Amino acid sequence: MSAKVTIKEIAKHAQVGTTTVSRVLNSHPYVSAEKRRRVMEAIKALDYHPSQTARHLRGSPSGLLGFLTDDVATTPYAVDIIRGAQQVAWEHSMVLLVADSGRNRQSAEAAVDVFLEREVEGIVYAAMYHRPVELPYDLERAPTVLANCFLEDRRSPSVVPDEFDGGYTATETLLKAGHRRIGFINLWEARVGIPSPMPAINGRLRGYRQALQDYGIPFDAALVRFTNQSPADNDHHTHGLMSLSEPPTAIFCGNDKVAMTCYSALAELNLHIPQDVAVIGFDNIVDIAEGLLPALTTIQLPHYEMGKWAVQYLMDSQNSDLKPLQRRLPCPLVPRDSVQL
Amino acid sequence: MSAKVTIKEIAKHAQVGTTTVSRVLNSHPYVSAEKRRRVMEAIKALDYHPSQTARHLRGSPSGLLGFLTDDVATTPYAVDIIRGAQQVAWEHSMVLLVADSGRNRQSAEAAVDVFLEREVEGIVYAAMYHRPVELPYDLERAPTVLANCFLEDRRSPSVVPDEFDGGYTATETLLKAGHRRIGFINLWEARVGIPSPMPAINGRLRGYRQALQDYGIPFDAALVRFTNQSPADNDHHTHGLMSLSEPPTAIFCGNDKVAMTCYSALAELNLHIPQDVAVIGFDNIVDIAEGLLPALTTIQLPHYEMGKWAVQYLMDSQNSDLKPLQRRLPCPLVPRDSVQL
DNA sequence: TGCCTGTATGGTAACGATACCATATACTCA
DNA sequence: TGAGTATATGGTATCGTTACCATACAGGCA
Repeated sequence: MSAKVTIKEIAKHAQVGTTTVSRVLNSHPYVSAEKRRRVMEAIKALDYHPSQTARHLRGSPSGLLGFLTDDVATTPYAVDIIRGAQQVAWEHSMVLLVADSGRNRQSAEAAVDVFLEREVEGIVYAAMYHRPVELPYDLERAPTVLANCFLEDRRSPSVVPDEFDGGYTATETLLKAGHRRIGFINLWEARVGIPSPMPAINGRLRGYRQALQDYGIPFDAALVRFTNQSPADNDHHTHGLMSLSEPPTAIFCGNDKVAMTCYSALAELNLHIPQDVAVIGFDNIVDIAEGLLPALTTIQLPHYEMGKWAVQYLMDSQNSDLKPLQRRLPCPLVPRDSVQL
Repeated sequence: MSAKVTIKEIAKHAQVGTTTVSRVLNSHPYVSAEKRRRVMEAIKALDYHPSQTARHLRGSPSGLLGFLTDDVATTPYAVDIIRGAQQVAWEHSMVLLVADSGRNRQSAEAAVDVFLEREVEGIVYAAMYHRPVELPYDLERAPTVLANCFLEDRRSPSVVPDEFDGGYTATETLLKAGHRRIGFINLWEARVGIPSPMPAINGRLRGYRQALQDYGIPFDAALVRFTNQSPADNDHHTHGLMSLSEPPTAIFCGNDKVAMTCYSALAELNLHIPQDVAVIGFDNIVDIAEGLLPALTTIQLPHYEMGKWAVQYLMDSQNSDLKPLQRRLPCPLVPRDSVQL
């Protein structure tokens, strides 16, 4: 409410020139201790706050980063990307300007216009689930990093989950626990309009196969199933796996929701987790994983880390001119009680 | 990358004065059609974008809103508050500046300082779960609206879920379905450092009691239980309810996680949902609610709407001087298959 | 004809902070 | 002693935009 206080008033109050005030504010040399004291005092007394706007107009960097999302929330934790981004931005004294592209190219471009009008120093474009995207704006417009998504032509830097690593880790965890027949209920993306194969589906499958190979276990196609993610289908595939002539002793579920259905299907069959069958999930939806009994061992998507990485890259590339980098971040294991070690 | 284009260059290119360019930009009268055309053309040709910074310095409002969160994520969907806020802000051509207060009063104040340095026109302070808070900064500093939280002394406007309404709706849904003995596994907040009773717990209980009363059903304390939210405790209370001499035919669970455990406990007892026992949850954690079989009927917390309301209020109060308003938003029913109508 | 009003146009002073330049004093050293 | 340097200080142009003021011309009307 109070009318804004400017350096002029500080100068008057402290009986110095505006230049001296500015020097104190920016801790430049050549200010006597006495005047510095008077200025500090005036700043306190008048509750002065420097105007970023004026600073920026004069030529300082804006201290702003644009964060654009495509808003399609599948995994609730995908928003951790923004938390990670905010965290690193904060450490670099930058602030995040957020906007939703809202699925519509036009409003996405409008959002970028808004960012540009405020001269953001970079833009993070984040997808809510891992997929290839087309950028809704011209890359030349501002330094851009993609998080949880990528351009088919890899023209710009991006950071995504290492789905292969996740699939490998999940499988290896079961292998290390002694399992030799491991079922895999992978996801099957029925969504329309999604271009080409989902990285999650292929990557995890490749990880699964590689882990088996590394442990000298032959791949058995009968153990791999694809669910459309409906509870009915999840249930169907669990029963399918367990009624094989040689049923698995462990099941790797494409996500925690699948694991949830898997739990009840196994309960129906009177099989106990983890004694009779071990189960491992994916996504670490805490509400699910900790709510299940026994608590679900699962794999975590590095949302927070991707947000951090994206902003960090933006900061680093301001100085040096790095070439567009594609980064895969590991998906760590979150051990709980559904796999017996 | 391109050096920034200013109105001066537009003026030169269009062979007019800067004033005329400004007039075109702000659609002021008194510009000939011919010059207007030339200016428009120059803007296109040089890809000119006006500088918000300069505009703001000159006196226009900043077009910025601060969004401050306390970061304690309990319900993953609480972030919908930010989506709602962003939505309304966008409609008013404003942009959101986001920061995490990070649980620490000092960094929260620093965040507010950052907001103020950029002259935000208002601040939304959002909590990740419904609770009383103490504001980490002086309210005088900027118009503030609290979302999903409130000050004990109601000194500032706030918007929260109507927990009473949610409890009432849940109970009434079961009553309408013909149930007369309704168990309630309410939450019990074990968190340390939380001041006084959680609004969710009391409000929902009051709603439960009111609904019973409105339907002429006497309150039976044996039907109400409190869980510390661990799966074991959830399980314990479900069994407790079902082993009453006169067990309930429906259970109202304090949240979807409780409902999840409830499902398995009922399955163990060989009871079917919704035929033998109806179940209703709270929170609408979609991954859980749609993952359960049958899909869980539950109550939705109005996160998105609270975000919208908060920003809308900020916009409205800029003109008229409303007095601090405490707003409760209803918690709507999300009907699925766990209650038979 | 002379005056008023409506239209059209551009020059220039702000907005708040900073960088550059000019100036001033106090030392140091040859 | 005089020149040179380090320290201290303030005036002012500047960033990009808009508001205000001044100016100019056309037409309408008494």
